[in-house]
Amino acid sequence: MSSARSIDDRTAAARIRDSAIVSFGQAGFDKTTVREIAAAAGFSPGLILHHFGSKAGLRAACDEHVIAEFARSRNEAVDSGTTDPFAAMAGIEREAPMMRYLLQSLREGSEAAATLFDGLAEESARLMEHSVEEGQLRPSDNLHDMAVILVAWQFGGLLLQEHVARAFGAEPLTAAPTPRHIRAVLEILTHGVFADSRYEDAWNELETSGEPPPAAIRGPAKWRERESGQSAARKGADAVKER
Amino acid sequence: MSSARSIDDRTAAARIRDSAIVSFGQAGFDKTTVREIAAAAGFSPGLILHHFGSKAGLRAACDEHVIAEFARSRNEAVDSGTTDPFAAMAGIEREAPMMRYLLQSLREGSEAAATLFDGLAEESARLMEHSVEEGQLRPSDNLHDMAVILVAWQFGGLLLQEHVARAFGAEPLTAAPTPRHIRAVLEILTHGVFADSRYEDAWNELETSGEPPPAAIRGPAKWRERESGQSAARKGADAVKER
DNA sequence: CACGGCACTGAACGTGTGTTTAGTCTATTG
DNA sequence: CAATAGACTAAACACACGTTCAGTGCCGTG
Repeated sequence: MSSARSIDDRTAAARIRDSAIVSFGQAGFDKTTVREIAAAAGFSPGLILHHFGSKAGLRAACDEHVIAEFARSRNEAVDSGTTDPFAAMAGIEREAPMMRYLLQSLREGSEAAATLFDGLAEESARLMEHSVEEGQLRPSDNLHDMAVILVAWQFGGLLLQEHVARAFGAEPLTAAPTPRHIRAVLEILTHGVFADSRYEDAWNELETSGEPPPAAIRGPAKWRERESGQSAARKGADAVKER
Repeated sequence: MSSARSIDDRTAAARIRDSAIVSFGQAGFDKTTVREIAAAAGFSPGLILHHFGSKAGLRAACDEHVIAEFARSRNEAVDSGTTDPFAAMAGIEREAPMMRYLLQSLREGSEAAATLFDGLAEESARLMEHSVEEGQLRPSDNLHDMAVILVAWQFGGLLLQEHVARAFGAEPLTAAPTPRHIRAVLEILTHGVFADSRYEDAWNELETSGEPPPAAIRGPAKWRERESGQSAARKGADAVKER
């Protein structure tokens, strides 16, 4: 209720909320107990319920705060002339609990995560349009869709950070991508992975041929048009005649 | 569904295990109760403990079974001449609980997930090498690293499927990617997103200049070399001193 | 000063959960 | 046929968790 922004913000409620963001971000909502949060904040468990009504209420407060903070940070970056919201996000990314909190939310499928995802996708799309005009990105008809995919991939990669880091021989705790990681991403985003546009062409042909593609390609296609160009080719071709 | 050791496999323990795979895959390990699994399998909760010792033991059994089943499926595909393991995986993907189970494991960070991830990355790398020889994929020095990234992106996209589907206006329950999804992925993997190779070049220069890059690029770079070509430019270029 | 509201605490309550235990039923074996 | 082992169940146990409750001290207000 009494959630003033700056000076008033160090109230017990605020400290509880901040502790909760840290704990939720580390262990997730379910595995974090009210008692843990209370202890970390230096209060009794009862006070949490007194201020937030329930554990779910506390989460709602955390969601609201984190989302607002993110929006503020991004707006601030835009206003200050830095037209790159990712830089702003990156600024917090380092060790800030908010990033962990949002990643956990994304992992657990909370409402805040959906809000964040949609907002970021939208923003990425706008940013990409701008970058196209400046000649830094390839023009495309599907810029918005590509932004969605790229945001999903990016967050997905962060969610699986542990495994990626292991594959690249980095310590699991490190948040920073390794040079090998960066190089691989750069290469994919610069040149793609396919040798030519045969798969894209095949797909276009499929689409323009009037045949509704989802039935033929459905789930499996998701796997096939991926790095296994081989099967993508075979599938795209076979799908026309067979079935 | 039916298995190699078909007759012996329909024991109560096996049915419990299968029910557990379904339940764990839908709701996750923590939110699934032993009683639910028992009820779904048609037995009493006590029997689960009798056979598997504990809920964790049941999970271990599920992990082992799913991983073995995946390996079997992949080997079978290889032996039968289909050199594409993703096709095999795709075959199960549709509605099979195993895929959900593994995705949940990946989400929760179980050991089985790590095994699966590493195995798939390895296999993807081999497959990509083969595809390069056949002229379907671009040659590259970083094929293995790229495979890791692509596998991570793919799984990450599946983990965030809900949000991606929402962005593409599909029902959340559908596992199949929409045509818009496929098209966007194809475009990225065919052409990349950057207009030219300036970012890649900048990065290469950075690396060959002897300067250890991690300090300069660290966490934030993860965001910057991504779709926001703009900031990637600014970052990579400023370091080398560009406009 | 008396008083009422407020932040806050400590202990208890109720519930859901994994697990244990005692026991029944079935079937295989000597 | 008797006995033993294992599959299986019903009930209870133990514990952790979110939540409730009855207070206690503190501060501003009449």
